[in-house]
Amino acid sequence: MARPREFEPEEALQAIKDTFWRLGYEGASMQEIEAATGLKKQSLYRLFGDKRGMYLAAVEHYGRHEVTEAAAILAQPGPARDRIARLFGAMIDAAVKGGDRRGCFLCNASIDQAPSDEATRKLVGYMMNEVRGAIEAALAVSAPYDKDRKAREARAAHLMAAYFGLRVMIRAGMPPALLKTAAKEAAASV
Amino acid sequence: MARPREFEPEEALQAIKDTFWRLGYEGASMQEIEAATGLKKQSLYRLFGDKRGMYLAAVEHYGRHEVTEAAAILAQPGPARDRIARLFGAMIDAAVKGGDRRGCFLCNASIDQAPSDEATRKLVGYMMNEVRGAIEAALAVSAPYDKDRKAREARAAHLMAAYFGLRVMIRAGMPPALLKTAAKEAAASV
DNA sequence: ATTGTTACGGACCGTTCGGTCAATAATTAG
DNA sequence: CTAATTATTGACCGAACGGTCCGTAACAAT
Repeated sequence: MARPREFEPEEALQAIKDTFWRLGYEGASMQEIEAATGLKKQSLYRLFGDKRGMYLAAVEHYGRHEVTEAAAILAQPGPARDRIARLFGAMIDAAVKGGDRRGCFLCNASIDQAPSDEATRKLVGYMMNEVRGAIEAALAVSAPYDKDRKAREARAAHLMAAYFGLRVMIRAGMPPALLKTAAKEAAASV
Repeated sequence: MARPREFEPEEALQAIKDTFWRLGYEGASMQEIEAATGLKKQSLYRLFGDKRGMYLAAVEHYGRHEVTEAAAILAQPGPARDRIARLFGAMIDAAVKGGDRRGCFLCNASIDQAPSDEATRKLVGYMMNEVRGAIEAALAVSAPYDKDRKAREARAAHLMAAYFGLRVMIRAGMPPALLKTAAKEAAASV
């Protein structure tokens, strides 16, 4: 029983996520966030408490959407190598064809907030493990990974590193040819 | 003919680099830099112009020292696989035994400054290529990479991604076991 | 229609930011 | 010794920061 809000919290959160993703925690001023969401500070503060609350909510949103989407790609049918190739291929396409050079929000958060903020570190750690699990599951559909747990875990850890590294290189502005080469080699090594 | 400075610019720059490395560009306030160097603002501004000048000088310093050191590890005698293993091993040791969770300054700079600052982007791009070149050179000492340029370049690009990714994971606070597994697998795949 | 509650909008707050100024100290060239 | 030059220091600056307050508007319950 009160005045209803005039915006959709989910849309606002999406805009907040995009802003932090592009600019980082400190780089995203409240002014930017107001502009991105079309909302006034007060509405944002009432909904999220403070700036850090917005950031953590943004990271969670990333987990619910982007991470989930990556896991979905890995869960599509086909042998392990194809699944990994699709994951890396989608990433490269988004960067090269789509011009998306934002990188991986988890990596960005790891670098600019994880060292100083425990909540971020925990959240990011949890989500990175989700990625790892999804990669392991994709590997597990093909030999020799289906029967060799050690090999599967090791390969997944390695691929996870290559995946994150590539996304850093994407944000760094590395040339498409190099990105494609690295992605192909990652998939071919499975 | 004038009053001589009372500090060593190289030492100051090292302290500045460490500060930016730990805290990032925006996270490192001038106050923090003053404390780290033991110098007053004015001395720093006279030497570097402005904060961005300090940052770029810090990135260059990283190139002259840390990147060069990594290249030196890769240039030590032995077959390609051993060279790569030493590179990854040194990184993991520093993180796990040495407690150095700062990650790779090039990666950090890629994420927090490269997208918005062209000078940083160019500098980081140049240095990342140095890393790539050093990895290629290390691969080139062993078969099949010695005679297969394509394979060498592809493998180097992939290993570079894995290397950077691992350093992001180090900064993210991932557990030592996972880091070690990923590093071993990276070296074993050569 | 009145009351209680929540949302909105914008003025406002203290703090911290990067950066500058001006006074003083230390040196060298002549 | 004097003049010229540079280094050091701490006070100082306007702007932007994250965050809050408060008057007004819009709803639900009674």
